[in-house]
Amino acid sequence: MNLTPRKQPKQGRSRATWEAILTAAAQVLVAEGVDRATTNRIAEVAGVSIGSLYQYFPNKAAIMSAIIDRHLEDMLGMLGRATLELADRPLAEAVRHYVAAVIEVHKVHPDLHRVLSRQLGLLGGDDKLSEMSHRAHKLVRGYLELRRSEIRAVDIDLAAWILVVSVDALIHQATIDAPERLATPAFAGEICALVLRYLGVEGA
Amino acid sequence: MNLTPRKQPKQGRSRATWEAILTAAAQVLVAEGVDRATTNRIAEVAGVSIGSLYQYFPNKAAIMSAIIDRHLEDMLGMLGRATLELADRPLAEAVRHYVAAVIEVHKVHPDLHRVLSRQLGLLGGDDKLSEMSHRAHKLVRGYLELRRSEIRAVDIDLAAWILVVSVDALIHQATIDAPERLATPAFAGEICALVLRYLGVEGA
DNA sequence: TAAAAATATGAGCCAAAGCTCGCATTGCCA
DNA sequence: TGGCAATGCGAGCTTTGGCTCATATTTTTA
Repeated sequence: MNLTPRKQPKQGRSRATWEAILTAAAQVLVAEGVDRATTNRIAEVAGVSIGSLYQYFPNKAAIMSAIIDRHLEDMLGMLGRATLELADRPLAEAVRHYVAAVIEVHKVHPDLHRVLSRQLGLLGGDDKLSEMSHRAHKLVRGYLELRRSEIRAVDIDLAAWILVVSVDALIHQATIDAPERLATPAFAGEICALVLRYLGVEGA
Repeated sequence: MNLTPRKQPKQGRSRATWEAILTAAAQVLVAEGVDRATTNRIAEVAGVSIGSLYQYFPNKAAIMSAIIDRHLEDMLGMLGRATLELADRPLAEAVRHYVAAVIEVHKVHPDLHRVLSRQLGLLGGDDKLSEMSHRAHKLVRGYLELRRSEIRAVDIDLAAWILVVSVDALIHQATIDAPERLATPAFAGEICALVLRYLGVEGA
């Protein structure tokens, strides 16, 4: 199925329409649930006719795909920026920064994130998510290899995988069923402890 | 919406029909995906008429609910049995057993598990899953409290939550995108290391 | 300013899927 | 063996929601 947008907006007005559709789609998804997120409802909330909607997106899946893309790109962009200069920093500090970055990333649109993560399969975002976690895995593995001498001897690839999955799962899960925890320093602290102790870093 | 089965089977034959429907539903879900899992298709695969299907389930959601219930009960039952006598064992051994149990649990119907976990929202199994993880949390917290003297000083409730979420996420994720890892002793070993080192247990 | 291009509209088409209902068949019991 | 209850059947009703298309409006261009 074709998921690419149907036309590139040439005038400002159509660009606005395009934005309105995506915004409305995300809003309906969050506020009314996947079931209510029909193309007609999205068009209505966007203040746009159903015909216009289909001038920009070839089908409903393309809308969902665009939302997922944008959301994941947002997250990955933030994470990438936050971890750019990590290589130079000492381990404990790098871990703190990484954990903080993942927490920040989950604070952007937590409600949209919750809906999307529960419905990724339905909305066809599985492969995108797995590609994203793959990128994170490579990032962390690269870093651990640089610091190999400072951590206990382990299978670096496996260790990186374990850390990426754990950290993301903990923060993701907290976002979903205990958002108030996200803000507490104890929470971030314990995740750092989990990581540093696993790696065998002293004084964690 | 009513999700309870419509009638209790009185004769052996109807019991078989009921089983056939649930089995077929799980099979279609796994082999053909959620989209193809229509009530008509399920009835067809079950070798049963659509009319019969609706004699046992008031609606499609009830079928999905029954599958989720059965699957989660299976998992929770296994986990419960496997962790019954954990309290007496030393920490390192208890952790090994717990991790092994969670791995075993994920080996039962990994394919069904994958589909269900990706579609829980759609199929209405969110609350059931969260109740299950809540039970696991209580289980682990109770155990940690018994062993409080042997672990480093931490917020026991938070620690239990972190461990339950991490261990489950790691094994769950491995089930989904690296099933071959599940069998390796190194995998289980590293998860145990993660847990024991976090708790500050010596010699892990 | 007039034609052409871009954009917007929304009634309604159509396929898909959940589900019903009247009838057929099978099994149980006196 | 006759009759009643339980179970099984499947054509098709109904709703829903994705999507089209003929037409209208706005903007650009020459």
